[in-house]
Amino acid sequence: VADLTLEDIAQKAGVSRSTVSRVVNGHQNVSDGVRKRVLEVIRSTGYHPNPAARNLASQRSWMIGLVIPRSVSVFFTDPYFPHLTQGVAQACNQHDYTLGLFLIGTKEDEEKVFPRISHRGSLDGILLQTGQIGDHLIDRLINSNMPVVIVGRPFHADGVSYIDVNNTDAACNAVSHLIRLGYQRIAMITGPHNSTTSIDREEGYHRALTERGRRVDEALVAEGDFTEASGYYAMRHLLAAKPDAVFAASDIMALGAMRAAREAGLRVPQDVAFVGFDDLPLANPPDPPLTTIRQPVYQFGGAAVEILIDMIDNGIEPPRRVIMTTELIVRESCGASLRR
Amino acid sequence: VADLTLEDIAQKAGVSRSTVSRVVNGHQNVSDGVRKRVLEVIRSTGYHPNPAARNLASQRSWMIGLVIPRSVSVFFTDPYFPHLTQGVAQACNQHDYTLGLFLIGTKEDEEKVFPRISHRGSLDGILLQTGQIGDHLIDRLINSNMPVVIVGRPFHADGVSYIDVNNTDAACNAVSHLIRLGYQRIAMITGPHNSTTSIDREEGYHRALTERGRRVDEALVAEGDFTEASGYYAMRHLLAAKPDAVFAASDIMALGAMRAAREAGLRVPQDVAFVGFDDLPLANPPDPPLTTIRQPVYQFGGAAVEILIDMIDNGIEPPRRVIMTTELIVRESCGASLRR
DNA sequence: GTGAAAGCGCTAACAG
DNA sequence: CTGTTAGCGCTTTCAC
Repeated sequence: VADLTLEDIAQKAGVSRSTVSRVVNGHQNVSDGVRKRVLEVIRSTGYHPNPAARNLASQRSWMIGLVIPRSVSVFFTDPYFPHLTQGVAQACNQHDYTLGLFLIGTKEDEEKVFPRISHRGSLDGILLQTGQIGDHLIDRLINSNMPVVIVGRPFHADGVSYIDVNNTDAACNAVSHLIRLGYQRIAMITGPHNSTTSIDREEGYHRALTERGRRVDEALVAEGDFTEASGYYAMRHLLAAKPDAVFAASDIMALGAMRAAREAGLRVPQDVAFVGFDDLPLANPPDPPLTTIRQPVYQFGGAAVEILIDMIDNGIEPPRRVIMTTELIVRESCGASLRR
Repeated sequence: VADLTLEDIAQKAGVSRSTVSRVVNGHQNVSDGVRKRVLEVIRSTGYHPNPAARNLASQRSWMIGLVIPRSVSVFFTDPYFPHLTQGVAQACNQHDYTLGLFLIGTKEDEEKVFPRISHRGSLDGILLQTGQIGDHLIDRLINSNMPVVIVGRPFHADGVSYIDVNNTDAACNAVSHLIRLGYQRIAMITGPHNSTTSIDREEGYHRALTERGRRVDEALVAEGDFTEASGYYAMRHLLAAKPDAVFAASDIMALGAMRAAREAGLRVPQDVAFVGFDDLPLANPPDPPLTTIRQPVYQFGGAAVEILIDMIDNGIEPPRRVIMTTELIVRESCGASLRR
């Protein structure tokens, strides 16, 4: 089945290449009769334009890159990435873009991948999941004057478009909820301190406490890295400070922390309450169900793709910021039903 | 920063386009002096060849498509997909291929995506995750004479290359283990009956039982769909038949089943033992740790990519089959430590 | 409305 | 070893 070309279709339809091209691309200026005839030939022959040729001539690749750096182990277990990926994939489909996936685990990966993504001609635009201090991949990409949308607030936000939730408000909300329930020693398990996400959530924790005239006790703050194991160890560490409630910067860490609490003979939520962050469906649902902040990760994907396509179509111009909304989901782990 | 072309480099280096092309593509037949000079110009200018042009001229896209159909909900929660994806991504990186990700949730998605993947020129080859009866996407793809490698045994295996484990042997192994431990009423939670994976594992279950002269009791077999919830409900159903051990066709289903068992007041493994399948790291590790069959999902990715590249380079010819090895991992949930 | 013609930037024979 | 010469299949002015 030798592949057909525009030329072949043109011949069969008795028109010129240009006309077929117009029909294929849905341009105006084609009479209904001709359009119909051409369309029929295309349908009956099963013709599809050659993407490489189209890309070369139009200087567009119709491909969006999703770049996920530094995530080897987390990508495996955190439901965040599959959700984001799925959201992006779905949106790409809808807009007739192809999704290129670039997982960058090591510096070498980055060097290998960079030329392939930094260049217009292979990609029309880039979605970059990040939010790490000193993540100079962002700068490199911005300098390459590719349209780029960051998922998560970048540390240097000047001139870049990004999409995020208001992590500070959301975290503040979560902690305020615990305060309202009457907890006195509210601990926090943060993410890595070089992640903007974690920084913002920690700020929310501080704000909630100070707004109510409370003091932040550093003994009640422990750092994790968004893995279950890190939540577990952070909690073991926190146990000495005897928290009666814990706000974890992610659900997964909250689960690890709950495991540590139980191991220490504490009941959840009677002896220690938990609130997490994310509210993504987990492979095995926790018991008790987790009170948490819901963020629309799947929707991030769609929204990010739309911003990006807009930048691709209309030039980069002023950076866009989209802040999506979060929601406190009250379940058992915070003890709300017991305390009210 | 107007992008440079081969021509520009040729001029600056005082050679012809072809020579630069040869250098870029690492061909022989270039004198060391010239090569060095050209390389230097390329380095100093930061030149990168235009992929679209290269693709058009060479009739290669240097892109591999990973196609995952019918997986909307499972993709979210089952660690299988992130692992596979990561393995494929890593391998693509290594071999200088770009990875295109195509998630197909609905029939409409399929129609939209198909033209983009079935055509040489957008993709050099396809990796298709599947194994469903009547999955006619396989046939369509095979007919499009694209190089295709299936991940998982396809139902009609004639003429297609695929990579899989021996699910039958592995399942037989798992169940034999339970038999050796002395369990009398060994149940199975299967996957959907239209999945080859599940069919094979069920066959292994049957074989293990009949090999030991046991009869298969249909009351001890329940169907799930690889989700936690389905494991839970399957187990609730099985409880009536009072199994003393359960082999689940996936870890996630085993976890759901364990949840149901506990809810019914049964202890694991004292009252009912469990063996799963997969052994992929989970966001929140189960308690007790799961005895399971380990399959090298991450490695599937690498192996599949290598077969595919071989097919791309050397033509499709005879279909390849790669069967990777599995391993029984004995932990607590099967009660081995109690019974021995 | 439609066609002719000039590329898009690169690869790959083919000469020399 | 190197340069010349055709394309790859499509888009897009520019005439008519």
